[in-house]
Parts: sequence; C-alpha cells; structure tokens
Amino acid sequence: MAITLPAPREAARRRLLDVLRREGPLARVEIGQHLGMSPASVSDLTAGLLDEGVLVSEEAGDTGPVLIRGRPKVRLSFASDLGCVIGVWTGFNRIELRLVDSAGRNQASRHVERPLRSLGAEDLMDVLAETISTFAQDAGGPPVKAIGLACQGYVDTRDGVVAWSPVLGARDLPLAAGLNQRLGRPVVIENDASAMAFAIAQRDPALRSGRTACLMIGDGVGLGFLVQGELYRGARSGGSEFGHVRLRRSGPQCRCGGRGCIEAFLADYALHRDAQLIDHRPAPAVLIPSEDAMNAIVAQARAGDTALLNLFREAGEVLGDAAGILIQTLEPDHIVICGPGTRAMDLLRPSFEAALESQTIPELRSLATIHVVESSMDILTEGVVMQALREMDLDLARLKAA
Amino acid sequence: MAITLPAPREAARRRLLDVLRREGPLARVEIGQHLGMSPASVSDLTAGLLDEGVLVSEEAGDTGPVLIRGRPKVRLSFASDLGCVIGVWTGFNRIELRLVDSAGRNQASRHVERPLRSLGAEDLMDVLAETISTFAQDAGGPPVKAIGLACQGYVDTRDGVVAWSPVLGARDLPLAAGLNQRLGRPVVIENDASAMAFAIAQRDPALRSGRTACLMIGDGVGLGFLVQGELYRGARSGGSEFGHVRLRRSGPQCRCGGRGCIEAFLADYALHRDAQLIDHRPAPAVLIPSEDAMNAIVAQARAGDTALLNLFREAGEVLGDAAGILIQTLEPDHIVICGPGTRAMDLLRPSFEAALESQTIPELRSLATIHVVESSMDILTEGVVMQALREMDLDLARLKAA
DNA sequence: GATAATTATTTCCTTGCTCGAACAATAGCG
DNA sequence: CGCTATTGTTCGAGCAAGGAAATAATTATC
Repeated sequence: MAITLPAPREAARRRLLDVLRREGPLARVEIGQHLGMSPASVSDLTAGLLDEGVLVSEEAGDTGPVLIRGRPKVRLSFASDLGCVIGVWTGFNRIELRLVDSAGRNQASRHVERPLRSLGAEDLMDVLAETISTFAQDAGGPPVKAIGLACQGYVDTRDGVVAWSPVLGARDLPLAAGLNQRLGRPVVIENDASAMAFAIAQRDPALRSGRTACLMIGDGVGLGFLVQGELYRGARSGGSEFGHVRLRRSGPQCRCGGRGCIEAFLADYALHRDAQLIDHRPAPAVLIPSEDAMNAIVAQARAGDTALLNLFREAGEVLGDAAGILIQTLEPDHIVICGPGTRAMDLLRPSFEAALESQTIPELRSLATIHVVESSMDILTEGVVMQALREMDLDLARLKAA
Repeated sequence: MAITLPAPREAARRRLLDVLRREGPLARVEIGQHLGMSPASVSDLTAGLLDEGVLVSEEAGDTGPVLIRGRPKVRLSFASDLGCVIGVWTGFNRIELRLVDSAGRNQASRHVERPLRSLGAEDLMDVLAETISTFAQDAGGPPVKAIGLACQGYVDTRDGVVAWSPVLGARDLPLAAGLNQRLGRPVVIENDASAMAFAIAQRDPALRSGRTACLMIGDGVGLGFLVQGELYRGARSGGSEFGHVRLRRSGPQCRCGGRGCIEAFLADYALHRDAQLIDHRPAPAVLIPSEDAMNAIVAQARAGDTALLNLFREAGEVLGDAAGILIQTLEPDHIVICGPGTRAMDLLRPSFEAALESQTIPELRSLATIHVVESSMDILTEGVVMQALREMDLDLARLKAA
C-alpha cells in the first residue's frame, strides 16, 4: 500500500505543494510559471494529487465576474478534509499555540502562561501534551494530523531530540518521541530561531534566494541560516547556537553558565536585569520580563535616561559585532534582525552600525542587505507549522485516510 | 561545433571525471561503485568520453599476471595528450608554481622569491604572467591548457575578480581576465584558504562528507568551508574573510588596518613582529618572515622563553575562540587546522583547547572532530589546480584540439 | 446570436537518462 | 573441456519532462 514514488517525482511534488501553500490557490499554468515547468508536466503531477484527494479543483463560479476573455483558470487548492496541524512554541514561561489547516491558513491560536523550566523531563512532556490536546479540543474543527514544536536550544531535528536547552533545563531530551507517544501524532521539532527564519522567508521571496542569516532577538538570541530558502543543517541536523558565542571575555552572566555571550547583552532577560541593576534594585526573580516591563525600559531610555541609553548602546555594539562575524564568515546576501528585541532598534541602531562598519570589509559588508523585521513570537508557530506541513507533504494521502 | 550536453548528463560527467582523477585509473565497474550507478550507465557515459579522446583504455597487458578469474578489468584513464594545467599561489613575497597533467599527476614545481605588494595592478599582472610563462617554457612537456591561481583576500571566483586583498594591495582587480589576456589561456582564481581546504579534502574521504571548516594559518589566517566536499560559496561566490574577524577589541595591529583580528595574533608576520617587540628590537622591515626565522622563534619558545610562550599561549587562545565561533555558528563535522602555522601546534594546543572548551556547548563541540594537518603552502597549488581541472572538465575535448 | 479571439488544459509524441536482463568476453579451476 | 566468476556491452523498458497541436471554455465584438 505504501506507494514509493521515484526521487525526482517526489522532489517535484514537494516543490509543487510548497508553492501552492505559499501562494495560495493557483491554476496549473501559474504553477508552471512559478516552478519553471511546462503546463504539461504540471498537469501530469496534479493529476496524481487530485486523484489521491490531496488537491481539489476550485469551483468554477466562486471567483465572481471574469474580466479577461479566454478559458477561465481553474485554481487548485488543498482539499479541505486533509486535517490540521498544530504549531507550538515553548518559551521560558509561555506556550504559544496555533492551529492551521493543510493549506497553511490559520484557524485558531492561543497562548498559555506556564513556566516550564522547573519541570523534569517526563512532567515537561506531560504538560506540553496536555496543553496541546486541550487546545486541539477547544479549537474543534478538523482532526489534527501532526504537531510542529519550536523551542530554544540546540535541537536535533532529524532525530527529534533537544540536545541542549538551558531554558527547558534539558539535555538529550527525546521530545518528539515523547510527544508522539502521548499524542499519537507525528511531531516535528525545530530550533525557534530557525523556525522564525523559515517563516519570515516564506513571506519575502528575496530572502529565499541566496544566503540569509536571520538573527532573532527575544527571550534569547538565536540564528537561523537559510541557503536558497532551505534551512542550513549542521552535523546533527540542528541549527547553530550562535547566541552563545562569547564576544566579551569578561562580560555579563549568561543563563548558559558562561559570560559575555551575545545573548547576555541582547536578550530581554539580560536587558531587564541590567536595567534593574542600574537602579540598584535587586536582580529580578522572574527571568523573563513581561512585554510591558520591556516597553517601560525602552520608553525610559527614549526619554533620555543616560544609563539605560548606555545599556542599549553596548547591546547595539554587540549586535553589530555579531552581524559582522556572520558577514565575514558566511558572506550572506541578507542579514535579518527580527524578534521582539527589534522594539528597541532605534536605540540599538547607531552603535550597531558603527560596530558593523568598524569590523567588516566594505566589499563584503556591502553585499549584505540588512533587514529589520519587527516580529513577535507568534510568527514562530507559523514557521514550525510550515516545517511540519512540509514533512507531511509526502504522506498527505495516507494521513487523510488515518 | 559547441556540443551542449543536457544538464544531468553534464553533472554525471563531472562526477565521473572527479572520481577518476581522485582515485586514479578505474575499471567501469569500479566507477559504478564509486558513483552508485549501474555499469550500463557508466559504459554509456564513458563511451562518449572515449570517443572524444578524453579518456583512454589501459593496455591489456600492463597489469602483469591476473590473479582473479573472470573477464579482466579494463581500467580507464585520462588521455596523455590532453595537456597540462599550471597551479599558482601568490604569497606576499613568494610565488609557488606547479605543473600538473590532466589526470592530476604532478610534473614540475618551482617557487620564486618575488615581492608583489609594491606593484600596481598592471605591473602585478605583467609579473605574474611572465613568471608563469617562463615556468611553462622551462618545464617543457605538453602544452598548458589552463591556469589556476590561489591568492589571499576576498576573491570572486565566478567573475575572476580579486575584490579585496591587503597583500596584493588590490581592490576589484580583474585578475583572471588580465592573466587570460596576457597568457591566452583560461584562468581560474580562488581564495588560498579555500584552495587548501579543497586540496586537503581530496586526500581524506572523511572530510568530503558533512561540513568541514578548514582554518589555514600561515602568512595570514583564512577559512575554507566545505559542505559535502564542495566549497561553500557566499553572495559573491567567494569564501569568507574569517581571518579578519575582530576577536579582541583593542588587540594588535592587523595588516588590514584594523585591530585585534584573528590573524593579527596567529599569522607568521604577527608572531614574528611581536617576538621582535618582546626583545625590544625595532619592528622588522620584512613583513613576511622566512621559514627559518619562524622556526627559530618556535625553538626559542620550546626552550622555555616565557615571554614567547606567553605569545603562543595568547595565539592559541585566539585560535580556540575562532574554532569555537565556527562550531557555534556552522555546527561542523570537522574542524581542520592546517598551514605552516601548525608547526607550533604543540605550543598553541593547551590554550587552544582551554579556550575552545570554555566557550562551546559540549553537545556541539563533541560533534566536531578536530584535525591538525601539517601542510606547507605548496599543497595550495594542488588545490587550485584541482579547481582549474574541474572547470576544464566540460571542455576537455575542445581544449585538447586547441 | 454567430464568430473571432484568447487562454487553459490535455493528448500525444519525442528526447534523454538510467537501469535490469540477457549476452559476450575472458580467465582460473578442476 | 566444461564450469564458474567477473567484466563489459547491448537492448529494451520505465520514467520524467518538454513541445506541438488539438481541444475546451470562455468573452469580446460585430
């Protein structure tokens, strides 16, 4: 029963479903233009997918009055009965959830305040599984076919293992298998910065060509690196732990245990902590400050608080150094700075640009376009859902039946 | 006359010639095993190449008595009349040359002492062209079909332009075109660290799988990064300028104009200069010290000179930091440390390992195998020759006629 | 309302790559 | 002198992909 498709066919199928999910319902000719294939080949491919019930032809009448003459386009879209996918992001004390149908359309979302760190491995997985299934039940709708989960730390995507995560307090945690066991659905896990990089690149075609290094600033600092729109995978199929590169030998404390890591200057918890220290207040108990608390710090700095301005100046400098390292190492076409940390980009920018300029070769620096993408963490779930959907693509017909 | 091969055929041809050059004469079945193709397909491919005169069948008798039964293997090899390729490396005050036949066998080599920095663009290219053609004449033998040149700096391989090189004192120098014009032969240029990485990986199959970051220490410090045996290419098809990543904000002067770059601690010129300064001698006039001078410094340190030991300790620390950044950014399977600078590896190693350990996550660090490959600069010409040969592979038949 | 124009899709055919199966060639071995 | 092991060749099938032309489905225009 398991129909094994030949490799080229399979790759073509993937590309087709990718473009259809990204660009919405498309006619066969349009798919052909996107993929650089002849309409004949597209017809051939789509025939199989229509046959399997993965795709459906759009009803003729629902596009309203047609203004061009000629035979009207028949757009193809994902079948509505393919089921849904849940995307999850686990922060330090928050879980973001999102339900998406197989075409990539958002159906429901929620976020839950819940500290995860103190839990052991089994409890952690229990809590996650329960949160996810509650969300699925509340959302109702079509059955959930797969789960994608983004989390901080060094994630082995292929084997579904969180190899290292200071936030989850985990080492070699077989998270995908554990959740799969509890939920009875396939689970894909991914580093959160990689997921965000992927999601952002889905929205901007320019970022899908060439090499894109995506620095996410938020609870921590992470890097997602894309080559021709695909996530770069290292030796253990994870992303990098760029946030824990040590840039100042005797810098502030990082939650990884080291000192002077990039994120020890830029992450929300670091900025919040150092802001408290400036005011001679005790270091805060909550490691992850609220959005309001962060906004307050930024506002105070914008009002002219010199000590805080200094803090952001130094953070910007570290960001510039980090971007400089990426430029001199990876020779990227695009540098994207994203995540909640971009809320203070106006404060970071002067020192960021100065640092970047002082340590990169102009010939290399000028190749890389700097993009600042203001993005909250909920886009993350979008990214990891995309990943899960792509993983499913080859099994859609089978999953439909299940 | 220009026979355009379809893309898959072309790729298959490349792979076949690659493996034949690397593994020496091979029978069709053996090629099939290396490439994972059926003998039938290999026969089909080689038929064309034999027809064009690119390959020849080995004479039957010259393997001596056959000890296995069955139809004897007929090994295929590159035709001997395909001509040669010259590989060149330009150092600060030295030019290395090497003549190689199309099968990759070394035929002659030479090195010339010649400072290149003070020359202008035109003079530089004149000198190089003259040196190359003199070498070709002296070496005699089959006609030279192409030239591969490795040089320091940021090299755009696709367009053949040296975008930036403090050693050559060049900016946007169209070196490949200039030499092509003077020599009438196709010229391929490459960053020297990339060329060395490629050459080293040709010798060790392990380095051709997964991701290999190759740090070359010598006149300067460079990085060659390989993914599945192929050189990583950035936005402008060059490698990186990793040697000019600034690791210490107020470190020693670098020849790029900045301060605290990786190579300002590790390159021969930097170690030599700082050794002179320790002895309160004036900074040396010659920027690139001789091999003897470097050996003397190393010997003096090994004898217990504390100031020099300190110098190497600090250099090792920077090397560890550099490797740490690579590990946390690229998640490589292999880190190779190579080049003349490995002569002092015993002095660098303790602080190298301490620094590496103190700033990398164990889960990531343990993935990467550290290789120290003692290699002088002449292996470089090998690497760039390989590149040039590969560039030629599609035109071999045409070049044979020319 | 008939006809022309236009666009989408399908059908059919060709090309090119790869592989499996059958077959030829060759040499050791009993 | 068969038998067997191994290599290499030939031929045909299968498959992907593209192009030409036929077909289908509309709308604009007269």
